[in-house]
Amino acid sequence: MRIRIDPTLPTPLFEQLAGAVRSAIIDGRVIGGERLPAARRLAEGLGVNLHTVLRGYRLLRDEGLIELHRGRGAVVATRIGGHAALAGAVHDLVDEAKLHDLPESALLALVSEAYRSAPSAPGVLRTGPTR
Amino acid sequence: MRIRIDPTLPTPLFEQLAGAVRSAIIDGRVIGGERLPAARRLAEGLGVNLHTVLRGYRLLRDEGLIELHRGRGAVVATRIGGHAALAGAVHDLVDEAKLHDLPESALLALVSEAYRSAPSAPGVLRTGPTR
DNA sequence: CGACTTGTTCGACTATCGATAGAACAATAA
DNA sequence: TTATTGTTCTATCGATAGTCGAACAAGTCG
Repeated sequence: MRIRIDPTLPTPLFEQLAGAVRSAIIDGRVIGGERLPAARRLAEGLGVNLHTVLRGYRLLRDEGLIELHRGRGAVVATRIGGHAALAGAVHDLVDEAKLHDLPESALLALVSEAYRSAPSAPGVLRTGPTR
Repeated sequence: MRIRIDPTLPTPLFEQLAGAVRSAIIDGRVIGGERLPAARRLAEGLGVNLHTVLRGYRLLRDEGLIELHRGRGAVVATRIGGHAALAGAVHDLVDEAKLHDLPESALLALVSEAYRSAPSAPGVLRTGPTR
């Protein structure tokens, strides 16, 4: 998995990192159980601080995409499979938005608002960070 | 159009304001050509600063949803019609995300990444703020 | 056990952002 | 003209975000 970080972008480094890994997971390019690079090694390789990498990892953990264990490192969650339907829905939405010439920020705001005012998935115990 | 502002939420006030108006426009609850409240009056009514309201309006203008003119006020853009398909796509995506128990932040990041790495709409001259 | 690896926690610093404020300005409406 | 309305500029203040250094604790492995 190739990870690219650009310090000149307005997007925070830890978010860029998490975004790269997240996409790889959703697209199925990394399988459940696969181990990610150790934070310290990745940090050195990318030229960023240890905490920056760990913050990205922690973000993915809070999203339920990976697991973190001391001494064992970061591992992709096993329950994660290829979310083809999800990836498709994302693609469709982006197409529709660009058709209407709607900017990214507006699209994100719409999704955010819809997410908050929609009922949660049935039969699911919501736990962990709600933010 | 009812607008609610909650200073205790982490979401910035100007974003809350813009979000409320944006949803109303996309959902078709306000029609193209309709005039929005004057910034000074709305600010006083909501108990916020004039600049805060104007920032929200400016955001919507940059998104192409409204028009701003001195002395004339803020008016919903006429080219705006029923974005039923868009609203539907948003709804579908949120459903799919909740089905996979994917948090809001992760969903937004996915959409953002997809938006940036997707080709622009054909035959459309992109202008204005790119951010 | 003992050495090593790896994530965790505490604390701190700096830059940016959000909100407010006041004042003057320019275009439009009545 | 007079009143209205958005625009621009400058400035201040507090809170939040992003990055970083050092010490710590849980786990792995020979």
